[in-house]
Amino acid sequence: MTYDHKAIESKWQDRWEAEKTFEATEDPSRRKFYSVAMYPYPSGEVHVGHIRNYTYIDLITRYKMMQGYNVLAPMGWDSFGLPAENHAIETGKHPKPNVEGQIVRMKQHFRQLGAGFDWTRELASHTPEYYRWDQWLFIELYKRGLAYKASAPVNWCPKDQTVLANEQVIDGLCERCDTPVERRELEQWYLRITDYADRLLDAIDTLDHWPDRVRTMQRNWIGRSEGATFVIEVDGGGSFEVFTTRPDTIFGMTFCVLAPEHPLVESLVSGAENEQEARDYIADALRASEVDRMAEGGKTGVFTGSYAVNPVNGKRVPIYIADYVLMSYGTGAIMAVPGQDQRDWDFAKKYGIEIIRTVQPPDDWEGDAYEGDGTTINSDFLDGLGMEEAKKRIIAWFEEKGIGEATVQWRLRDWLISRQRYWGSPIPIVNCESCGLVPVPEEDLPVLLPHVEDYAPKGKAPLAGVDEFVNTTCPICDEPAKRETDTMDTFVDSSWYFFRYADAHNGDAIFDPEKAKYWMPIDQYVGGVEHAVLHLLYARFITKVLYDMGLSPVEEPFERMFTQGMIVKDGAKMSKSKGNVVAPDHYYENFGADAIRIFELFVGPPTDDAVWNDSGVPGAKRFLDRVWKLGTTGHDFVDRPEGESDRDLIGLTHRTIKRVTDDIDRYRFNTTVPALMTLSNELQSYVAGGPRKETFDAAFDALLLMLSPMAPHIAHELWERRGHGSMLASEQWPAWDEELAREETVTMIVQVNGKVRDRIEVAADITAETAQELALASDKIQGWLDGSEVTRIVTRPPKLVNIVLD
RNA sequence: GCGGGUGUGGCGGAAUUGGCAGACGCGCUGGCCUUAGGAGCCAGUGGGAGAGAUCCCGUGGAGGUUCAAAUCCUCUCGCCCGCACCA
Repeated sequence: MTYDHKAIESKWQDRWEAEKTFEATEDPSRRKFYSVAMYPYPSGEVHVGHIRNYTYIDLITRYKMMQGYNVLAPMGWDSFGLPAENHAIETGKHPKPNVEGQIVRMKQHFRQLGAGFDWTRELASHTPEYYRWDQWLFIELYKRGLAYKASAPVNWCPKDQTVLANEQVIDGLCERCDTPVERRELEQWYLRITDYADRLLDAIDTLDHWPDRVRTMQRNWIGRSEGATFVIEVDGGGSFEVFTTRPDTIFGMTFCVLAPEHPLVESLVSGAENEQEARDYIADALRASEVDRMAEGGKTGVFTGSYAVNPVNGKRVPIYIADYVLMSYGTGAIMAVPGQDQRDWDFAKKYGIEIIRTVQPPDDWEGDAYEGDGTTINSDFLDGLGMEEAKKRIIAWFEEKGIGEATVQWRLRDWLISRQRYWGSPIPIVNCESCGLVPVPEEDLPVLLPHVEDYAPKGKAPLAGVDEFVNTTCPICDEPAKRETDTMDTFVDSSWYFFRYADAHNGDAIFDPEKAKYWMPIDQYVGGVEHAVLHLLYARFITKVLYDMGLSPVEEPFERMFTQGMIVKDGAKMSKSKGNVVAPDHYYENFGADAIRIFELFVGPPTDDAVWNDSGVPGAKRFLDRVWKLGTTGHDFVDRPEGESDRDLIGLTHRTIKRVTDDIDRYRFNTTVPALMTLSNELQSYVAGGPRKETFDAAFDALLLMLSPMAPHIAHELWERRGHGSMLASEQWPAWDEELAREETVTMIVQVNGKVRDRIEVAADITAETAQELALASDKIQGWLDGSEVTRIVTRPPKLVNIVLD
């Protein structure tokens, strides 16, 4: 027996639409709940792996609605950017109609899944109504000094023909196409996220409802290190600054190293004995990508011919140029202390440089450099101090001499947002020969992205070839001027879209702060862990900026963050290139959305990756078929007083409500389904043995209420067929009664020396004395005691009695 | 190297947080039923011994704490993820 899932599912999808079940309005008299799934790229087709997080967000949405919250669950489209553009290039269709076609298809798919979203707030980042506010935000950032243009070495992807942010380079490869990234010196636009480094780092401690993994990743990414910066003089003139986290080891400095890009290098090398050798080394280093530099294996460098003077003792030490020192971190120059730093040790060994230990290693130390804490030695006035004390002392000395101070360094770099690609929001800046960089006035926004037929990447911005776009007049002096032709990183669009949902159609402002005040922060955010340091960091940054502008009511946008695992097949993430994609069509056709949803919930812990199993959805359908049968076939009800079987079923029902409620609250969605299966199985045996109508109704209605956020179509249909007047979605989530949930009898286990030897059915409120008496009275237990002396009896009524023999 | 996670039947995974290991489902085995289906029903399904009641072993490995350990502690091995010549 199987129910007609197709008819039922489309019926209820129509009903939810017609009755605006998921449309939300601000209502200060009600508690709000704002639940958001990361808005998707509308490119490529939906597969069973994508369905998982929409099943989760929909479960949460429906559950919270039943708990009486005013729930907002909007949906939109991350429709600008490389994925959409590359997809367009592949298919030979212009990105705009391409993206818009995909949006229609995906929206249809969300309907088919039964996902409850408020479509009145739908937004898409490629529309001028949306990206106008991207541009507005950019100009606000520019006015506050948080957006700037600078020339610097950048990551260049030769395949995608554009620059990339640091966050988009994975192991030296482009995160989108796995092409090794090259280094180029280019003038680019940056957002000054480093100004917010300390606030972004400190607030991580307050994100109690985020996964530890994501918090750790963000902490590492921001990467704060405390140390000191001080000046080192070059013997013969000149000086440079170094940053170190171990100023306490300064007496062990036996050489210094400058990055090949360091500004002092030119003057040191010029006229040096080995000038040609040095110049060759520098040229090689500059050409190599950072990956190549690391791949070298073993450190390389070249002597400059110059010496630095150690400020603490006047000792002359050689200055090297080596590519293991990066210009982009610290000051691009280091004091090298081989005794306490393994990298410096390796270098010193290779070039025959002296090694002085300034920290006493442990007696059993057999390694090279000793990087741990210990007593300071060979260090004059620092001798005998521990590491922390020595650091304080030497920093005080720097300050006294006026050559240095305590400083903090960050790993985080500014966010490079310009892209030499077509499909993005144009950067709203005009270059005027006399006025310089001029923001486009607010009333002239948006700067429309022109329709371009040939948008294939060529290494420079496609918009640069569109004369009528480029040529404009300066908003200040009205003279001819040229527009910026780069577009913005799509991560700019996605760093504030969740504010726009609160006021999606506002034509006069980015959003009304009053509306944001009602909905923000997002109570539940759901998305993939791949955004742990990209989107989630950028969104936190922009939220803090909006907060400082007085627009956001909160400093942190995401109260609870949930990262769902992927669906894998054949040991790999589903992807077209791997050829392991499972399309859901067959499952919708034969088993229905509810069965797919039940399986996706059941498949495993939500945060873990899960393996796709072709038999899983049919298995889930079998469960739903049994529920259907229970709800639609006539039972031989008996008119009789309540008995033991009734009390058992009622007890199980209340325990199930408690369990499922608790599991959902703790995101243990995978264990909610078995709890309902167990209740359904019990109901099945109950109706076979002379059921009472009242008991059945109470248990079955509770089952439907709990099933409704998971398998909403079948639950709604059965609810209606059972004659309830209201729509299930507007019912209250069931409550449990502690009294009824309590079991009357429990199986007490009796152990002898910790091994289970008997099980006795006892009253739940049994006393310790009775439990012991019953245990000792058992024939089985007596057999095990066999005259041995009982040394101790541990009693935990009503669960267990453990009899300990000598 | 640093940081985070994880290891339980043929498979996905449960275990109320120290108290019956393997819930629930998939798969498999046997049986029943049938207008033969991707159906339904019944029984079984960690390994070993036994006709059986039952017994022994068992949560990557080795120790430990405890009346009692998948769970806590120490060491160790494997796998996954993040960061990484970051001074």
